[in-house]
Amino acid sequence: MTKRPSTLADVARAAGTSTAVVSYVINNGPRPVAAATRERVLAAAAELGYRPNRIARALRSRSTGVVGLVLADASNPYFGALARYVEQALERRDRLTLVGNAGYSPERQGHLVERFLAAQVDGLVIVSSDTAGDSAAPTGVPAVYVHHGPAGGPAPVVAADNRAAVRQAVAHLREHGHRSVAFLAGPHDGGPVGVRREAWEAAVGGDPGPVGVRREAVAGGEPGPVGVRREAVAGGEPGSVLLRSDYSRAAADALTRRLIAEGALPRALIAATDEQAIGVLSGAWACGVPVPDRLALISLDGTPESAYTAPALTVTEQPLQAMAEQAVDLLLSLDGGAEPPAAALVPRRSCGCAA
Amino acid sequence: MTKRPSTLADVARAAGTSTAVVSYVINNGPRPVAAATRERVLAAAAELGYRPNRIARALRSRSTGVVGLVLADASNPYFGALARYVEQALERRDRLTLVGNAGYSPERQGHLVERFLAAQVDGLVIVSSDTAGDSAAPTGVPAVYVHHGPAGGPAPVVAADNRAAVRQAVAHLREHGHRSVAFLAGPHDGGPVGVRREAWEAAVGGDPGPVGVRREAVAGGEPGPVGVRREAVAGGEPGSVLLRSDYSRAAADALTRRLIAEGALPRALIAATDEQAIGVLSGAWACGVPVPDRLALISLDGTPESAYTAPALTVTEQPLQAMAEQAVDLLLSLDGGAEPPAAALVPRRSCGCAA
DNA sequence: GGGCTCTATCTAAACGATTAGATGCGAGAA
DNA sequence: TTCTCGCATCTAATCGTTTAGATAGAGCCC
Repeated sequence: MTKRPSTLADVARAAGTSTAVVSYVINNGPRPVAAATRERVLAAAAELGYRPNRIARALRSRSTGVVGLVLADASNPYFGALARYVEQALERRDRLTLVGNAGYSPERQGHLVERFLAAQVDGLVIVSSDTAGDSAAPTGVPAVYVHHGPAGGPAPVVAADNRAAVRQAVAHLREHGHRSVAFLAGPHDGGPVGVRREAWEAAVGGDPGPVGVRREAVAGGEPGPVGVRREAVAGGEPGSVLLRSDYSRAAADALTRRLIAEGALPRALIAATDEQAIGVLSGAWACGVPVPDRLALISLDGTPESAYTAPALTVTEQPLQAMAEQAVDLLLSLDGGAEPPAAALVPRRSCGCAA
Repeated sequence: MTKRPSTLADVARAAGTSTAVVSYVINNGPRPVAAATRERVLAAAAELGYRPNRIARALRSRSTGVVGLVLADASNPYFGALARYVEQALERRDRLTLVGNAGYSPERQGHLVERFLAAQVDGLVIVSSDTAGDSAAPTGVPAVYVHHGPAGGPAPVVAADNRAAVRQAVAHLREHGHRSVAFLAGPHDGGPVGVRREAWEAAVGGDPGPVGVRREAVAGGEPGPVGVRREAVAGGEPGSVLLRSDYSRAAADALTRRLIAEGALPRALIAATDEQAIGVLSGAWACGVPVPDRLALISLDGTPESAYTAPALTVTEQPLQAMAEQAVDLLLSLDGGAEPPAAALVPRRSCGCAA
């Protein structure tokens, strides 16, 4: 016999007052309550194990204290870590977090937003993947995009300075003596990875504008035979090739094996994401190609796992926690200061630095 | 001028009916509605962009359609992947997921449960870490534990057959010719890792009961000097030592380096978790110790990332998705069948199998 | 003592949906 | 014609809070 949870009315009855007084006590309400009464109410509440019903409160006060967090995929460590920090920041501000994985699909992202709105969330944090398209900003509640989002819209977008990160990475590889620096981008441009690619082109000497023909090495998620083509970026030094693969480890692993088989592996490479860098490491290891001796590698995410690969990845570390904090501050109109701290280069082994 | 979202009453007014009829239409309600009226209502609802307020619905019907998911830490890939699958399973059953990270702390776990109960969740999925203690099953709503939980309580516990997994791992290393198989456990016994450790002791020949003195190698999270002690398990063959470290990559990495420095590295090792295995790999790589040639390694989680380490980890793969599905089915009283499928051995490179 | 101001408290109307019971009406049965 | 049945619909109570407005006393001043 599980008994019905007790309500404000139960407490009021037990304390011999009205529900209003109980409410005032519970919330340090808008009106004062005599000390003696307050004691009685508190005692009765404790006695009955009273727990305020947030649903009823939300209905009345039009604020649920719940924020919706839309992600591409929490099992991707980059998004997973971001999600964790966002949840932490919200918890600290006494908000609850409703999560949903959109699985890189714009429709599912829209669908999730709809469901969250129906649940009357107070706000939305959207960690949009670049594949999710620039869905129109959701109406009705405040929203913040993290990592990537529609520029110029009403909703702020919180993202680190990707250009600076890339410049640092290129400069670091040059310090190790590499004149050519290849870049492993995503399957298509757009989103933060697109920005990173542009920054790389600029750093490496190519004209970032619409230059002449440029052929690329491509690997899809499928392990089937995919033609590998590459060529120097127009204006760049030979060897500074643009590579592409899906964002999965599998795809980057497959691409790496293929490049090795063809003798086309660059000497220095910047991977747009940790997932891809880990795939490259995996492929190189399997083929017996030593990193960093034969391939110097830098990755641009800097998720926690990048520190424990073999060899440890040199990364430009995205300030994920700072980004999450700022996003939450902006959402709750606490104003999150200016730009989040820039990504910082963390030299480890994979670029050629000593262990 | 953002206009107030429209309500049932608005739709009723527009359609020239009462709110009851609108409700019946929206829910294919408990009573039928004339076809013509239904059309008018639907048209009005579409016109006004009506979206039912789930909060109000929840208040009246005492069911929110929201399930609380309590985790230790979503940024740990094992828990992260589990969380993703749980969310997916709930989404499929048309439920929303409220998440919270307890950060391995029993108090915070209890605190989260309290907050979720206040939010009137319909149920709780608790992915408890073994450090979280056996908190009393929360009252009032159905709950399911995943990975680890209080045995014998009213709440079911969904976990894979860890013993079988360990037996497979030991057997596989024996097939590779290793007579001794060491085990890297967590900082203390209890939880699934405790079960795994016991199963290893049994498989390796030691008495699983309270045997005589057994000294162990220990490494904390701190990189400071920690004494390393080890000895054969009573009754086991020499070399089948029990090692311990925190569940972090850092701790396992540090332990590995220390063992190597002392010349005390085993030839074959089973790591209780992927995180630890990755730390071992990292430490071994840094010291130039080749895996699997000098150290054969099997890990017991089988998270997605285990496939792309260098070398790829041989694992016994926990059926995370099946566990999540079953937990959700149990929670929603759909009955999730019997035990989840056992963990399956996935041979990769780190144990000594060919690539 | 009557008229004030304060303070502490109570009453009751929201919030937006669900749903049992009441109502109205046309068709068929007697 | 009158009664009954069934259908479509309406009315209104309800879920548990919040909070504005009403009320009741106490203390104070003239």
